[in-house]
Amino acid sequence: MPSVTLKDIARETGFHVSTVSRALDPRARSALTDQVVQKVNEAAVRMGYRPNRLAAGLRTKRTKTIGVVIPDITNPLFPPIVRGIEKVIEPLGYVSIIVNTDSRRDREQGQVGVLLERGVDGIIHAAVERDDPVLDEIRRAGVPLVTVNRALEDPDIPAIVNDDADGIARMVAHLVEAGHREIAHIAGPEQLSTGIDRLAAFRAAASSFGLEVPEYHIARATRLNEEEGRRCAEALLSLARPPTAILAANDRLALGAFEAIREMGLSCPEDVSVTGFNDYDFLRLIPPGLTTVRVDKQTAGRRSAELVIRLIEEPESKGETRIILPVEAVFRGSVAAPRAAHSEPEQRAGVA
Amino acid sequence: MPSVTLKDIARETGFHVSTVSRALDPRARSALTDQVVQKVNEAAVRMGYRPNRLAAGLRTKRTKTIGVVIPDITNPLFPPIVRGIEKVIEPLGYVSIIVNTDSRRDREQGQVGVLLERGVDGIIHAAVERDDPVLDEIRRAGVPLVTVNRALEDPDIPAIVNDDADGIARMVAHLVEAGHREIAHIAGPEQLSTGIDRLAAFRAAASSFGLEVPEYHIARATRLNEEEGRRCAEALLSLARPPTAILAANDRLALGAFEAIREMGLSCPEDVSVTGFNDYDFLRLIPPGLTTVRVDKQTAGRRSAELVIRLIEEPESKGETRIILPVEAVFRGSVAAPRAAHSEPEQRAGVA
DNA sequence: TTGTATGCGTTATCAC
DNA sequence: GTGATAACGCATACAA
Repeated sequence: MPSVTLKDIARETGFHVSTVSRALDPRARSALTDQVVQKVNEAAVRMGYRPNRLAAGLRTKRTKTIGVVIPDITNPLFPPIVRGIEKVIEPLGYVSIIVNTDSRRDREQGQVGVLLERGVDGIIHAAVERDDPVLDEIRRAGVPLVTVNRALEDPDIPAIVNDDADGIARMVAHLVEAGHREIAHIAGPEQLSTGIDRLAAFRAAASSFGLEVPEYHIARATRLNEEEGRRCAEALLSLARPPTAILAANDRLALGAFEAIREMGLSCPEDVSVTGFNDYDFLRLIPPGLTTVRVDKQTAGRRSAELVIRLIEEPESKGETRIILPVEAVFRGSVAAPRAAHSEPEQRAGVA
Repeated sequence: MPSVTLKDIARETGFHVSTVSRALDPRARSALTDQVVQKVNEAAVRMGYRPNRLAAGLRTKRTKTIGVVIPDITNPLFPPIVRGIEKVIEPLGYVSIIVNTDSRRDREQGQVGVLLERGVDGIIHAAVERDDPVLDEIRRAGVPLVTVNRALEDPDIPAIVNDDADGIARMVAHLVEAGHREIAHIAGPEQLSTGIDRLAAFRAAASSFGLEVPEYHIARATRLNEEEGRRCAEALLSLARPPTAILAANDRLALGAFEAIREMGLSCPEDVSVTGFNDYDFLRLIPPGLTTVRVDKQTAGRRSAELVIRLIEEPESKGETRIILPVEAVFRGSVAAPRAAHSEPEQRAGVA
């Protein structure tokens, strides 16, 4: 805790605390004699003055702190988002307090409470579920909220999301061009906006290519991790009519699919093509190279920070609060032409 | 910011603010009638009271906040450390404020200042250089400091480090067992404790096996990144007497060495063996599989948090403040027997 | 242009 | 046991 206070500088310079306060405040400084400002600043530097942000915050109700809610910082999706946030807020004098929810609703409530107790000026939430109850609490506290990566169902809540529909459409198109007609989808949890949005996009894209996707070619992951990807891929590939390609709702599910394929004695892309979503930084190093949708994580973080700070500092300003970031398709080795010509509609009958 | 205050509860219940404060404080509660405590708590819950930590901190000089200084959260070494810290502090009611220095000293000063302004109770520093000037500032502020992963030269500063010597010794032993006698080292920057410690360990281990390491088999990286690893490996492999194995001071340098080897038309481990240090989580997925030293990142984070909290809450307590964590060797595909039998001392003469 | 006074919400030290 | 009061460090409305 800084120990030299305005009072100390006041005593030292002979001016009054309020004068000192003003001399140190760039916005109030203009009302003072240059001489005073100079003297005070000189003393402040000499004495090693450092403002006590707690005291200032208590007075102004502004802490220059942004709360950031994420599921787990060790998930490689989040560090770049956090970094993007930092890059924007740090030059503006803000800091962030990051809390991890482990994707558990019960923890989430508490963690948001922690942020509120500390008087954060705004919250960036990268872990919301579609109908997250935590929303009420944040709203009641009157703290600006921006979600990133995922969105709430309520369209009034500002959100920075990726163009899920476009990304999925590109993956479907790429698989179709490679010759696939039997494409399965490992969908994310339906509590997540990305889960249902990507599933819907998959259905739409498939149908636009005249593909009929049987219900049993949709596997539903309960969590976005490798294990669920493995489980779902194994189930899909064990079907009487297995898909020739698996379009996963995210990279971790796709990585899990890689494992399942290997474990079943098959290989990717020879036997099964796989695509993902997100493009973690290190993916290019992992064979056969996952074809996926690159989302710009740093930018997502940056935009969310810019938005929340705008909401904090200019609450009246009107501007876009629902931003869809463009995505990019990244083609690597995990997609190839299907092995056999499964393309003719041989056995359309149900084989659950 | 929580809007219902002690004053509100006081008005509601008819008790005095100070009484309400006591009723809500587990430690002061004992001096009150059960009835009062009950009534106050009931009202607090009903009204949705949330303590204002700023005000409390202003009064008590304790913010229950830990500052964490890291170079860059997108470096995969740090998320697990941060997570380990969180796991310890969160149940104790602390939060962390994380700042990124980008390994730049000028930024570091400012970032530590930010932490101090916010009255952090302690600082965990994962980015120190050996003679970091920031130390003085932190010491002057009287804030407990613990370094993790790296150490300061001053032995009085508490630190959680890994057993660098043991890790390096194991890598050397493994390479020697595989038949290597010409082992080069890519050393980390000498401003970092890990840079010089691992280099010293390398020299010691090599000499214990009777290997003579010519000075030109020590490459010095100026930063711990892939690019420097590539540059150093390329230089080593371009020597008239190239090494058959490269022992890198960390995984990123090793990954860079992989690149250099590939670019030079060589392959690992057939032409050159490579080892690293740290063991990033995703390494096992990258061929040929880096043989490396696994450090327990979460534990390092945890121990550093436990230590800093002990220093905060029991400043008098005596206990170990310099902790060396055990490491584990992880053997993967990047080490094999040297191709030719370079082992005879053919041309010892200098070839710089 | 500068000084005075007050309050932010909490805790701690007094009295009673 | 409970109430009154001051103080933490700062910012600001108001006075001069």
